[in-house]
Amino acid sequence: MPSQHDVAVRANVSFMTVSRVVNNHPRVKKETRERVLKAIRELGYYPDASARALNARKTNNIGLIFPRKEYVFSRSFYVELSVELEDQLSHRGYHLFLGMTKTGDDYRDPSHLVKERKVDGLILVAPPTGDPEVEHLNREGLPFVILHGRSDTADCDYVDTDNVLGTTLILEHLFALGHRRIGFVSGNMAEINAQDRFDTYRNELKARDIPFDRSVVYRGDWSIESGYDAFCALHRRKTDITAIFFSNDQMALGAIRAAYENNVLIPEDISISGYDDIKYASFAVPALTTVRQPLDGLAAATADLILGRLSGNQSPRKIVLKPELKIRSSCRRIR
Amino acid sequence: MPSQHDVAVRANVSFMTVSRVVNNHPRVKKETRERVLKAIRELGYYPDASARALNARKTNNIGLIFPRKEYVFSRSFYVELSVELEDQLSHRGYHLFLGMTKTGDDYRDPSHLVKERKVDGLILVAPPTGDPEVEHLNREGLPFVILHGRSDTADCDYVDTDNVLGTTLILEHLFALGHRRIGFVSGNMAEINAQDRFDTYRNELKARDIPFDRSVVYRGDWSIESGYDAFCALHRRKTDITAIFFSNDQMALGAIRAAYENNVLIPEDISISGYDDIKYASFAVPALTTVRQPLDGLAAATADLILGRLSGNQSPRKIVLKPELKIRSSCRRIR
DNA sequence: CTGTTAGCGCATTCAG
DNA sequence: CTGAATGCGCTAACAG
Repeated sequence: MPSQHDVAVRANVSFMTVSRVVNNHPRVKKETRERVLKAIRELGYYPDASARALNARKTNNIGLIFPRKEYVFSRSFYVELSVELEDQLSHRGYHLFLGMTKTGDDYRDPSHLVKERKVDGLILVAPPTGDPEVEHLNREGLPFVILHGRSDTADCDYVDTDNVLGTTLILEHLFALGHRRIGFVSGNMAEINAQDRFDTYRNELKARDIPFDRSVVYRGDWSIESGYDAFCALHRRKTDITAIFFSNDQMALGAIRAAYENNVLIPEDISISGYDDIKYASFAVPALTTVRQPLDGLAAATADLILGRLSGNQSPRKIVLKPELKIRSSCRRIR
Repeated sequence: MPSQHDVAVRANVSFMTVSRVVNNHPRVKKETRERVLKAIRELGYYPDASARALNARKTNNIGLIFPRKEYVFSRSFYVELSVELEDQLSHRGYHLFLGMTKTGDDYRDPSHLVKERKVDGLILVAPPTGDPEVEHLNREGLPFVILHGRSDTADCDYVDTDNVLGTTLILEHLFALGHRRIGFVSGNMAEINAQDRFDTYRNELKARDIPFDRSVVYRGDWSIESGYDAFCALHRRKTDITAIFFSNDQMALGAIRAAYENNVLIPEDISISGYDDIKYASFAVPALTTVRQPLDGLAAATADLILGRLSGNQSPRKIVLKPELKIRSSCRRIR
């Protein structure tokens, strides 16, 4: 691989001039520039990212960190989000580094990535509440942004959608359709998003003087399987619920399968709702009534925050976007 | 951020000794090592990846390249594969770099990543046939592996599953159930996997003296939408097909939706099959009969090949794994 | 407008 | 077993 030195020799200039040309420095005679450019082309020269990074103390890489290996499986919402993020960041000259923290003995601390300067900063996707890693990063002043979540202990940048509003939107829709007894299936309660949705559920019941009933609640973990299990469990319990709120689409999809196996019709016998509006939600049978989170907005805001952080912004910024209700056919008016 | 120099001062040794300790060099007196380790801990020292990379001319990063932005959306199979890959590579000390080549004027050439030494090598996921990029990489001798595909022009490493076998497995199953008139929905025909499946379809028909009928074939692009469109189109054409082979699960899922809207029952009125066995396939209603590709095996082989390449292997290796038929309920015996 | 000097943090080579 | 010198490829700061 040719270096600036090789180019310099070929173009009969010093390697410093080459460096200037490469970096579009204005003070280079046009004719010299052309000559250098020609040599660069002929040699197939490319600047060495490591050398640049070493010198500039900046890699132009951002780490995208998922909390568990299985996580990406469970929530295709995050796949769509990652693609959007890659798009945003690449337009601004950054590359995306993929990281998964594993659970158990295989646990990998993402802060290493920035301490070793593999990346300039981190995007933490939905970290568990009270994640020591978050506080660690915050304490050390390392640049990071939480995407889909926040920290109650550390004061840091985060981007999220309004879970209270989203959950309320769904529940109001259900109430408007005449439902009073509504089951609830949570996501992984280690995450604040799951907690928020649950809390909102309780509050909305209370606001309508509907007693909270633990037996119509099921703790899921966002996965299709847990949605399936949730439906089966709630069905076995023979409660009188007429609708179930699932904390994400995947679980609602699992429930559709479970309903089929249990010979219950959706929405004739029971209404169900999802959350996220993943791509597949509108193709399900029945199409899922759900809440859409603004992917583009989330990605753009996240890119903004992390890059702002890297360029020295100190004061934490919190961005909360509005979700939107998508009414389709998995919920119907109660008879 | 402290450097080896800072650690050296604190531990009263030269920075060279620090380097040795960091790299587990055996020839360091135990006592000295402890002292250095202590200083490292106290200072919170971490080796600088850029400096290391510059020196070693090796980044320990691998680029994972997807052909189009929309691609990951369309095939959740690749998400599952990516997670597996990250797992494999991280165990061997490598990090994964995410790259998407865009189409149109926003096209980004992935070879830049290795020329600029951001990564040591590339994993190309399902590149289009005759991709100039592949030949380019091959010509320049840059380390790369094709995952799910191959090159007819360039002689290079690739990992794939046996598309001929996979397609045959499905078709034999369909024939055994009595189907003779079988529709075909292709993936994106720019990709060799899509072509192989189509070719196999034609060959299997020919082997049974069933005439090939263009009107029961639809060109899809792997997406849910195209599966939906495919079903509608084939249905409108009023052919006498009793089964449809979809080149992946996503499209079959779209077809289930389309069938529902057109009041046709699966599998009572028509049998359909998928391909890939994505997570959701077994939860669909009806559960999809499909072909399972060995994710772990693909990921392990890919990791093997690219790392082998990096450590100097010259002769191209081609690995083709066997798929497995998953019989569920979307195909039934013809009356 | 162009070249020289120096140093980013680390590891290889060679001395002691 | 440890240290000193040297260079990886690049750029900022300072000459000329």
